[in-house]
Amino acid sequence: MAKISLTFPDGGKRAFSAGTTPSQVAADISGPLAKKAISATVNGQHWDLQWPIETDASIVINTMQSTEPALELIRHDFAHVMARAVQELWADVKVTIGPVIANGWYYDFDRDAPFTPEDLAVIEKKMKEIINLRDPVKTEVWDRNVALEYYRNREEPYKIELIETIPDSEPVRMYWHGDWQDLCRGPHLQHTGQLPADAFKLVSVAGAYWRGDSTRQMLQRIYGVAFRNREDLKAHLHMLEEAAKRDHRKLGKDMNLFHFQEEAPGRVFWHPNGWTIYVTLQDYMRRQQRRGGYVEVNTPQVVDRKLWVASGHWDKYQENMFIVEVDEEHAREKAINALKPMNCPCHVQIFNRGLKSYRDLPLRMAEFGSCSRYEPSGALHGIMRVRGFTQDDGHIFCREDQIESETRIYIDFLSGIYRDLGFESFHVNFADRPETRAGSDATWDKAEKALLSATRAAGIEPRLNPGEGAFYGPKLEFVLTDAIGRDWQCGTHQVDFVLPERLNATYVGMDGEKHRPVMLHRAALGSFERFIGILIEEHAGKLPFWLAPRQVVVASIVSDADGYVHEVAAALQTAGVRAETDIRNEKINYKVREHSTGKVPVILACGAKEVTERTVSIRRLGEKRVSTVTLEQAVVRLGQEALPPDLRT
RNA sequence: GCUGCCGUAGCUCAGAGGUAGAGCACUCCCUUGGUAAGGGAGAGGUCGAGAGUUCAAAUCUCUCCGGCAGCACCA
Repeated sequence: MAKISLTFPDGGKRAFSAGTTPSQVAADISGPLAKKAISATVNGQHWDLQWPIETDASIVINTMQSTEPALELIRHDFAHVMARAVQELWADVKVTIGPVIANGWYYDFDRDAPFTPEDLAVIEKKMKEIINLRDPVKTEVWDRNVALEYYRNREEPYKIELIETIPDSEPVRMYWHGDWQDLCRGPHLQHTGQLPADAFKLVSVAGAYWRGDSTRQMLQRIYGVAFRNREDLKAHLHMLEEAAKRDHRKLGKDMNLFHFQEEAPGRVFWHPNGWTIYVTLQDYMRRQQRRGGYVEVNTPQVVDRKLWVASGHWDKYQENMFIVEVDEEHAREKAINALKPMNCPCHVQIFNRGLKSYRDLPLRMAEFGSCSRYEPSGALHGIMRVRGFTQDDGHIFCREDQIESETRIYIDFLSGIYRDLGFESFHVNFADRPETRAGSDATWDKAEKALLSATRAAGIEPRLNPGEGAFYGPKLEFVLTDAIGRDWQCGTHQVDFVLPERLNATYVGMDGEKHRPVMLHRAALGSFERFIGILIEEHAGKLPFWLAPRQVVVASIVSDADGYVHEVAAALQTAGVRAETDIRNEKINYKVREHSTGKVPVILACGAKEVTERTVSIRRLGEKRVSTVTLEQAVVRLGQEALPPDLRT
């Protein structure tokens, strides 16, 4: 019999017969290990204990202590156990797929009536029973036709479709959890008893399209979360509660920042507090753009369809545009206009006015461009996804050989902004050529190379997002990670060869001939609405002092201090601080509580002592400590803190 | 847009065929209190909109509108 050599993590090598399974290897090492084993890692691949090893390989036997493999197996086996539970409870339910996702798994079922929350409880109970059975897991590779025949007999059309998509080079593998059988790539645990019965929870049920295709059958998806132990599950559920607490929609209400109403779905009514944040951020961005060599422009909200036809957007996005027509009875002439869904074509119109020379390039043009897009109702989400929004939009018209340097300059520009706004780290995705695209391969080669080397020159290694570029050019996506680990794509930087062509933008080159400029589309924040939503959630409403809509409340402790309170507030206002007074007939405890829940960063309390000594007692949000300083000190210090980061000395 | 759930006072929610409820917020009165809720009184509602069933609808049915979760979408 042929021999193979297996290398263990400690470097030791041993000979085994070809076809030995990790299960046998584990048993060979020690009995307890064989019992504890959940899977193996063979040559870096996650391997089922039952799969034979046919060649020389490195091998690691995994147990529940092996974090990554354990989580993957647990979640995957939970998916199977859940599907088994569902089919045992309701025999007519058809199974589809059940992959592992972040924190858990889901399984899609075809069933006439949707699952109810009560059903979830019943399923959970059934799953625990199955776990207690400690049913063995078994696997076999089946002949493709046998598998197809099996599922035809069982009337499982989705499984048949799945088998048909498995490439001929791959085996058709079956798994059993007890008597329950499922088509699956594996690997899996040894028996259902290895699942931690107290570390999972079925969390929600929702509709989902078969194969993610909105033209196909809608299935019922059940989501579950699972961890290695109860503590991890509890920590996860706690994190979800924390995330819900910092939801910008809730804080937007609590802090009186904005509201929505039926008459304008997906459009923000900014209240004074929210608008203060918005304007402060916009002022900051305007200063950055000036410093970055941009000229600021403004273009029309309502633009004739002709321009969108010329730019190509009408063809592709007509259904998502707000069409503006004048009431026919009153219209003198008939024109079909659209609210602008983007600013780029308008910026080209400005570029096209007056003959441009190569000396004018690169031309950096910026606009706080208000756009309207008819987003599907189900896509709307607070101020994060709206139908009316304002981009910190910009377009750089340049020569092809300037793409790289402009990209480099832009990455520095954006890094500084993210740093100022409190996001120390971000990562960059590089989206390269999609299958259907405009422009020659040679041009794409050059553009992709320019983006890549500019990003690397900035000391960033981008993550590849293959084939996800726009049809008109490759792009960089800048992704922030927030305080609780969620990723948000904000900034973008895209090369565009197409629009200058379609809208006939030209410049006169050194040779006296007309040339086509390249356009770089870029935004740092993305949109003010979305970015403010991210800021609110990042800081759980406790915005940095310079961005906080209400910075200081000067509160009286006794009514004899009312006059002094006004004097303090006025001095702060003169120093550029957003200060307000609270001389209501309430106890200081009450005022402190109210302004703390209102996320006001600084409360200055004034009683008889402060009036006499001309001091204030400072209490900062989240701190119990109170310190007393002179009025002059407070004004200087808070005045300095109120300055945006780029204006501080 | 699709599947499911939800819409009652400014906010958070209870009420599930028989005259609309609570807490907080709001107004007034008492209280001048030293760092996260002092006490009392009062006011506040076409129960998302429309239609239907019924002697009677916040409650049951249908249609719209809006929101939430997920899916699909995101120039």
